[in-house]
Amino acid sequence: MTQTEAKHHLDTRARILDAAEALFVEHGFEATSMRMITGRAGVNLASVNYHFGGKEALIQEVFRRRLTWLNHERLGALEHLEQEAQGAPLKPHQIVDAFFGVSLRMAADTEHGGHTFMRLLGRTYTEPAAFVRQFLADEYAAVVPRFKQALFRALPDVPPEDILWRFHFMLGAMSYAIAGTDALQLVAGYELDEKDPGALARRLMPFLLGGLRAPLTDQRVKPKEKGSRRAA
Amino acid sequence: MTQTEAKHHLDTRARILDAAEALFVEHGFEATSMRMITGRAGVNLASVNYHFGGKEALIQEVFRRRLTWLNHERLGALEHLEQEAQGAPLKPHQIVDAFFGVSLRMAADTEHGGHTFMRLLGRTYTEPAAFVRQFLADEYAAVVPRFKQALFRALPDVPPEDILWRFHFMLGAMSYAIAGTDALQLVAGYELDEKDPGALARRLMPFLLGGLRAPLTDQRVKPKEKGSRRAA
DNA sequence: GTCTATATTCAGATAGAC
DNA sequence: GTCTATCTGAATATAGAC
Repeated sequence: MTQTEAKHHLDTRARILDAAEALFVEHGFEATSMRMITGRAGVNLASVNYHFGGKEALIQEVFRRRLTWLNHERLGALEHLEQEAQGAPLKPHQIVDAFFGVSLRMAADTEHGGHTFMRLLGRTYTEPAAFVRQFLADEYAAVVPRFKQALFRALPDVPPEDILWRFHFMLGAMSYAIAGTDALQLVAGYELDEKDPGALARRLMPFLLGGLRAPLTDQRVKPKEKGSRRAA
Repeated sequence: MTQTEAKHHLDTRARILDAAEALFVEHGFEATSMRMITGRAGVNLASVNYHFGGKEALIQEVFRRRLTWLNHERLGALEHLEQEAQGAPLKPHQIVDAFFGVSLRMAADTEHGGHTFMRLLGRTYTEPAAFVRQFLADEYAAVVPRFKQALFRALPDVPPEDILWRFHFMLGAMSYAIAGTDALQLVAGYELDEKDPGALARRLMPFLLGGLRAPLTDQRVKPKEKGSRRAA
C-alpha cells in the first residue's frame, strides 16, 4: 500500500493492531480469534485480511511496529555510552541499563501501550510457534551481537560462554518479571503491586547485576540421586 | 516408539498423559488437539473424554501428577536441611538448592519425562488461561510459604519485600532457562547446547545466588525521557 | 473400556455488492 | 476500503454399538 494517500486507513490499521496486542496479552495468540480482534477494534471482520493478509501476518506486524523502535532505542543508548567512553570498555551496569533499562522503561509506559507490548514480548520468548520464534530471532540479529561484544569487553575475566549464559538468564528474569506480573502474587501470597511503574526496574536491576557479576566458583548442585532422598 | 501394539491397555491413561505432555511442550495447549494427542498415544479419540472428562481436565492432570511429586521433593529437601541445622538459620545457597536445585535435577532427567515437564511448567507461569494459573497457585500454596520463611531467616538484613521480589526473579530466570532452551541460541547466535544435562544447573545456580545476595543500593535506572534520544 | 460415527460450534479466509 | 454473507475445515464433545 502507498503511504502517501493512506489517511484514515492508518486509523483502521492502528485500531486493529492495538486491539490485537491487548487481546494477545490477555488470551494468547491461538485463543484470540479474528472476531474478537475486529469486535474490540470496532472494524469489520474482513478488514484484517484486507490490511494484513491474514492472522499470521497480523501477529508479525504487532511485533514489528514496536520492536523496531525498541531495538533502535537500545542500540542508540549503547552507542551513546560508547561515544562517551571514547574507546574505553563500558561498565557492566551501563550495558545492562542500555539493554534492560530501556526495556523496563518501555514496560513502565502504560499510556501508549508499551506496558502491554512488553508483557506480550516477554511471554513470546518461550512461544512454541515456529514463525514467531524465527521472527524474533531476525529482529534481534542486529542488536544482540553488539551487546554481546560490549559485555565481553566489560568483563574480560569472565569466559565469554558464561557471559552468554548470563545474558540469557537476565533476559529470562526480566521477561518473566514483566510478563508474569500476576505470578508475583503467587510468590507473595498477597498483592505486592506498587503503583509506581518504575518499582520493578529498581528491584530488578540490582538482581540482574548481582547475577551477572556473581563468582564463577559456586557449584552447589550435587549430581542426581536415584531412590530415596539422601537420608544418610 | 516400540510398543504400538504391545501393552496397549496396560495404562491408557498414562499413554494419554505422556503424549499430551510432549505435545503441549511442542505446540502449546490451544494448538494441541485431542486428535493429535490420541493419535500419538495410539488410543481412540473418545478415550480422553472417558478417562479425564475433557481437554481442560486433562491439562490439569498433566500438571498434577508431576507437581505433587516435585513439591514433595522440594519440601523434603528443605525439611532435611532444617533438621540438620537444628534450629539455626539455613544458608541462602542451601535454600536455593532445595527449591531450584531439585527443579533443575528434574529438568535434567530426560529419561522419565522430567525434562519435558519442566519445560512445560516453565512456560506455564506466564500462561494466560485462568484455570491454569489458578491451578498452579493452589499447588504452590503449601510449598512457597515454607521457602519464604526460610529465606527470611537466612537473610535477616534484606527486607522481606525484596526477598519476595528476588524469589520471583529467580523463578523467572529458571523458568526461562528451562523453557526457552532454544532462546539461548537467539542470544548466542550458534548452538551452545552442552550435552551434559547438569550444565544448566552449574551455570544457573551461581547466577541465582548472585542476584539473591546483590547489594540493595544499586539504583541505576534513570527516569524516562521523552522526545529525541539524548544523542542530540 | 473401546470404538465408529456424528452433532455442534467456531475458526480463518474470501466473494462480491456497495 | 468497507461490508454482508458464506465457504471450508477443524475443533471438542457425545451417542450408542460392541
